[in-house]
Amino acid sequence: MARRGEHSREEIRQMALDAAETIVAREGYPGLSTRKVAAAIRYTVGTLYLVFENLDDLTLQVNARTLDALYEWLRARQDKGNDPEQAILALANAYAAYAEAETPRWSMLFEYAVQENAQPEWYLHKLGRVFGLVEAALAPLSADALETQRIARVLWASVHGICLLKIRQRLTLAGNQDAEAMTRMLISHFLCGLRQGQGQKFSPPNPVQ
Amino acid sequence: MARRGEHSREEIRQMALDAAETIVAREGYPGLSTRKVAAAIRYTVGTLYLVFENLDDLTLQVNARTLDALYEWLRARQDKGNDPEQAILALANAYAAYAEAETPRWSMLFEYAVQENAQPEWYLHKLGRVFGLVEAALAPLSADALETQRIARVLWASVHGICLLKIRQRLTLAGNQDAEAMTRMLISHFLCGLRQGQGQKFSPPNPVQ
DNA sequence: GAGCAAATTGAACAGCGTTCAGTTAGCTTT
DNA sequence: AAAGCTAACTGAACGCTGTTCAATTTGCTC
Repeated sequence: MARRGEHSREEIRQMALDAAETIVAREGYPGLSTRKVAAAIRYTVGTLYLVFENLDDLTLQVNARTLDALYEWLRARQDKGNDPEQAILALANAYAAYAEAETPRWSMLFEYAVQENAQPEWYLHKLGRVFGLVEAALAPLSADALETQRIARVLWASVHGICLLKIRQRLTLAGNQDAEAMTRMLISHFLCGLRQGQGQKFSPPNPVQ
Repeated sequence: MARRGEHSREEIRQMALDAAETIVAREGYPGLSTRKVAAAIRYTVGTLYLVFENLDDLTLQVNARTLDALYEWLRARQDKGNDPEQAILALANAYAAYAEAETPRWSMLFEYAVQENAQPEWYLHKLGRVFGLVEAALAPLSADALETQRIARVLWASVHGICLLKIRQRLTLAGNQDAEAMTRMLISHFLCGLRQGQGQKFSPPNPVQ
């Protein structure tokens, strides 16, 4: 038993988050449990509930850390050149590389949180910060900030979809078709349409059927 | 207790799958449990294990049903016209509509199965059948069948990413930005690049950095 | 040294997946 | 009809889970 007052609440919090990250890295999100975290930091479950609301809360905090790490990872790999396509491609490849390097943490961002409870404001802010990088890279291609945001979301959702496919296939089939080539195809094709269709606005929508 | 011989193994199997679908529709994948399924069909857990290997197996069977339902759903909404872009757009919208209409079932396709165990052959076949619809719609745009397959995967991964974003936002923020417009943007932009870049091949890859 | 309050514990509860010895029910054989 | 057999079915048990909270321990103050 840890001696009383040996660690501050904040210290316990950080220790628990560290331990949770280790467990997730080793066993994935399903392997995360309060008892394991408690044992890892040499406290008991009861103590965890003084520091976190519940396991969902702890999970959210781990995800928040992941978002911070992802943000820094992407920032460190930004292409500062003048070509927007290169910049976006670099960002997409960095994103895919993070998913590859930190698969369990990255997966947990999406495996959790599908509940009906809205994420708190501060969490959405961290998310927005990541999206902001994409918007910044896309900004040179569009004057309208709102349009840039929409485009960024479409493009990033697509990049994310490709990453998902990549990770899934790495787990199931060994036939690892090149995700980087897929991303490159997506972005070059997508930007082609973007450059051509400056006049063609997508808001308000132009119904198809 | 159900009387012995009242239902054949296959009948029990179907009853269990029906019950599981109902539970998932009501409570989502996390709400699915062997005990609930057993109670719903008025048998006990032990019987379930005579019919299914374990809960993972049952889950896979439910997903297989969902894939079949999705395939039929998409087929029923195919655009038989001559314009490939229209056909793909119709398919994408149908996919998004299914995700919307059957969110828990659809989500379960991806929430499960991230394990390291490969999906069985027959399951991958059902998956391939769905992908085949996309490839068929794209076929007029490319002579090379392999290239068509690659393009279909990129495009569909992207459509899926947008669907994910849509469903997530429906669950978190009420600010439901139009997913249909996003899909339309993706497809029209993507196909622009496809039409232009016939000469530009993506295999073998042309490294970027 | 007594008393207090905060920190920490761990047993308890309900639920989970999974197993398997034991019971039951229908059919066959005598 | 009775006995025996076998497949169907049960449900208690095991070890795990998240969560709660009365009870205990600890360091500090008076």
